[in-house]
Amino acid sequence: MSDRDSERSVSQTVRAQLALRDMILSGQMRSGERISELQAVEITGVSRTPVRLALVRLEDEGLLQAIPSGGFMVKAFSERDILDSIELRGTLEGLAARFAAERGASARQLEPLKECLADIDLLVRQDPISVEAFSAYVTLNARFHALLNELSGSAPAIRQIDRAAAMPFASPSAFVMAQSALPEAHNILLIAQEHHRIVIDAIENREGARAEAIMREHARLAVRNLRLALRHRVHLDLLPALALLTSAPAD
Amino acid sequence: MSDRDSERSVSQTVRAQLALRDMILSGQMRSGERISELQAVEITGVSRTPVRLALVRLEDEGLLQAIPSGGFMVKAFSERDILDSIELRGTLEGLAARFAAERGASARQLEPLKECLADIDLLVRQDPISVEAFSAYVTLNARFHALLNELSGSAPAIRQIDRAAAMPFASPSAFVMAQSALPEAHNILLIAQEHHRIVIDAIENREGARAEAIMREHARLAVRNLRLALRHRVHLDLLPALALLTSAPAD
DNA sequence: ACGCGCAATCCTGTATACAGACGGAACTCA
DNA sequence: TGAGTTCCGTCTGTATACAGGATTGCGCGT
Repeated sequence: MSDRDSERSVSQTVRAQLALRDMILSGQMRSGERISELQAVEITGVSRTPVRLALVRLEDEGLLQAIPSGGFMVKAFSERDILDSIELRGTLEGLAARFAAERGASARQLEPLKECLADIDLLVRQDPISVEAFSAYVTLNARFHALLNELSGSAPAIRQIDRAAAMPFASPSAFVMAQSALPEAHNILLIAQEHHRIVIDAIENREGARAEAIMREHARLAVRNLRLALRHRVHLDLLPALALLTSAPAD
Repeated sequence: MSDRDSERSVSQTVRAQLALRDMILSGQMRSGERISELQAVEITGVSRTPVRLALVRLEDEGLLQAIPSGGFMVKAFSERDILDSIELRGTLEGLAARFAAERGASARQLEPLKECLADIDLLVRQDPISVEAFSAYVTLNARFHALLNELSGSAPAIRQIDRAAAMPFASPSAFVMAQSALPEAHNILLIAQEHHRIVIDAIENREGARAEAIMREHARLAVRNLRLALRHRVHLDLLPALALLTSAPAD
């Protein structure tokens, strides 16, 4: 076994899982393609046992599909599947926000969320938003959503949200980098940030229905982004996972 | 597939998974208890490899929790966790019902659902409902919910619903057998059936919001049932999975 | 008597060997 | 020439062997 320390700290199973997931999401495997264990062994450099574990986990994650006769294949997604996954995430995040609002959040609990909001404000106020700013936005946006979900105080809800966000393109930040090449980019980020502001306000005032509704609408920004990205398919290299789509999407 | 054939035809992994799940849900393992692989090997009679696969699947299912230092333990659930899981299922089933309503369901698609509804009607019209009728209700109710979810036409939604329903007590029929010993049993079944009727009506008329709202409320019947079951804890043998609750719930 | 350390034992994670099954290709017969 | 059958190769599912590490219990020292 190699002595590279950084790779040594995590288990072989996790390493294989990460490698295979990257490979799938970066579009290096065609959807529907059978993924043989020996092939995965060659790719990841670990033995069959952890590879098999990783494959099982990726199946549960939703990226692979079990073949009845045995083994796994890369799952194919229709455009409908992706839109539904986004709606699912929005619905679940809406539930989490409603939980947070109904159960009440103390000022101390809201503080990190407000800090995060302010940090994002600094980014979106730039007029031509730099590529680095987009990249920073991805990080802060993920942090904002994570904090918000935690505010629900519901481990089962967080679990289901993470699960939903693991689907291709269903994550809150899935399209941000693709946006960076679109003229509408700035507006979309401004609107998204307005949603962030509203959900905090709603939670603060214990307006459960409002918090839920705005998070649903917030997720639907991703639908708009997906449509935009499909229309300007020149930016396909920014969304390599588009290769997982079954049919060529209509314009 | 029949159960007896499956014991021979189904893989060792699935067999181990079923055996362990039964063991956990029947309360034969205390929550928090470490579940050793060798122990699981003795229980299931299969080798360590399929046992490990089964443990990983059960972790993804939410019944087990990975221990940082390695291995798995039986997950502990708070009463809040269970209530949240029920709300999650209701929210997701509501989404599925809304999808069905918004996207439209043909008369042919609705037919099996209406048949199922009629079959349940025959059961709940009996005045003292027999224990066999309760048992039949469980089957038909599961069928009704499965048909309803399929009507959404959304594989991702069905996936998430199944996941949510796998949590202890979150399944649509989790409390039915416990109800059979309660005086309120008949009323609850009548109300549940009324919900079933309404959701079909809403879908037929493409009333998405109504379909969603009624399914959310429908799930909340389970909350009421849980509270009732906890109050009359004499029927604890009908709900063996109560052993998975962390603290003794307050009356 | 109590705390710390060491050692032994068990356990997990990983690798590999083996058997059964599925699929594909080639050959034979009509 | 086409279809069916048989054989071979490959792959999955399962079992087991091995090594590193964690935990527990005991003994020793303070």
